[in-house]
Amino acid sequence: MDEQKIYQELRHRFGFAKFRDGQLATIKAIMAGHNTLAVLPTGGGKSLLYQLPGYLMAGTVLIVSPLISLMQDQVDRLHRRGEKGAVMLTGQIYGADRQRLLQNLANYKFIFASPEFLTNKEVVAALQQVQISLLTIDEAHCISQWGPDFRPEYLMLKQLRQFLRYPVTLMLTATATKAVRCDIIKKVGLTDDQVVEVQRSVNRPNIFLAVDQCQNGEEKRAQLLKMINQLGGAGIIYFSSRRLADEMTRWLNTQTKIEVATYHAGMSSADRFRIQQQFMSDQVKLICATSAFGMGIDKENIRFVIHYHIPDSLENYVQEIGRAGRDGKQSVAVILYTPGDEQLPRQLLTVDLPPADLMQAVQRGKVDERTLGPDYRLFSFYLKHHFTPDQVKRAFTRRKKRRLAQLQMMTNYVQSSECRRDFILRYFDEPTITQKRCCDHELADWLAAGILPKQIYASPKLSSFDWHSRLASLLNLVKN
DNA sequence: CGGTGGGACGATAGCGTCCCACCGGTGCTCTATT
Repeated sequence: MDEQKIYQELRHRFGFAKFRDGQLATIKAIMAGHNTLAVLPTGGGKSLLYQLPGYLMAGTVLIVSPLISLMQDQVDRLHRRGEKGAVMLTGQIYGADRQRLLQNLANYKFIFASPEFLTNKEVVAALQQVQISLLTIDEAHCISQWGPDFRPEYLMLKQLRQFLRYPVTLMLTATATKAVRCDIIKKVGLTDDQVVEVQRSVNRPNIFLAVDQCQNGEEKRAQLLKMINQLGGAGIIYFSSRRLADEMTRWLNTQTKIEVATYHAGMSSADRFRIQQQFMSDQVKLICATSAFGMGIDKENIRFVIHYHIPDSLENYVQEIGRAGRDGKQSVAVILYTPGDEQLPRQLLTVDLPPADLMQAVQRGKVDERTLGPDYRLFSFYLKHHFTPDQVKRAFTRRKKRRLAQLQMMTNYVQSSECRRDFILRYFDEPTITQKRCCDHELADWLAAGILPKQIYASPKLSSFDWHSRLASLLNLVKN
């Protein structure tokens, strides 16, 4: 494909003169007919990667997306740009409407759907009548992260590709280790030599990394309060429990003048939508959230992400802090850590297997699926897809081991005395770097570089370094 | 692991205390009934 033609499309259709890092390489690979795995840092204009080739190719782009809200957002954006050929297929469309839509799929340029919806036979039959020029898997790390024990339909994408006669496939994510990249490729039914990988560093130089050791919950609260008062600007605080997210929202609203709101999956989708809108428009400055908050949050000026609890892996951590500083300005990622904090995520990642006799009954089709709880339905899925109870048991033992190892890495990160950035880069198989304003272990470098004000440099309290206030000063300096 | 809610108990009517079991996070679709 002529590079001229790609640039022409970029100018005319999208109004840009230049590509961002990694975009051109990805688009050229797709246009050359290669399956492509693009690991590009957050906020890098990922929708362009399937939209532009979509316009250059005859046929339809099918985009697999994990959340209805993400699909809605993408479709709205396309509509606003005047693209009428964008539609989403979800379980919210019933009966006659669904029939009409499925019969007219070929008229659409961009079709968005969840992996669950794409296991429906009627839907697949309708899609088989459409020329799919490009299959795009957005947030492709979900295959590896959610597929095995949360949303198993992610594991059926391999079969979907087969049903659609192996369309060129684009897998998009912001964060993936070598192991996760391999896992994604394998679960989509490809091999490494069938995929072109375009990868840019996960490093976000403008995000300062720190861990704050706290003795107990009380100290944590105090530090949190101090920190958000000093940092200012918009921020996210992550918790591992809904209850605590609610509680801290209430507490912070009494302790500060900052507008604080909660976000977690226990809230109605209307409330979640409203809170997200208010955050985007700066009516709410601070969100106390569980891991439900984040995907699709494209807010430029998030100044800090604080973790009140550690996440269960460095992958998730990097995803979550990556929401800060999209505008390129100096931002902060801090973990408040009390030894023993890793126990909560440890407990959360155990999945209870159903008793052997129940599994066998399910396998023989003697149990009504609806009577099984949501947890047991997962196993029912596996058994229906010709796994024996024994295989399921082994698979989940392996899975647990792997997740425990990931959590151990996360724990090592907070306890480590080496450069935080280097730690992350090494985890993602990237060469380590030296940079200024890096992490809490390298404050001396900031001082040497003369970035911090003299009175702080001369402070007699330097040994018991209160980096919070110094950081606040630094951020002011950077702003000016 | 750590916090919490419910139930039992004691001793005497309105409530405190203790113990133990249990729970904790992420989302889609379909279906039947009101």
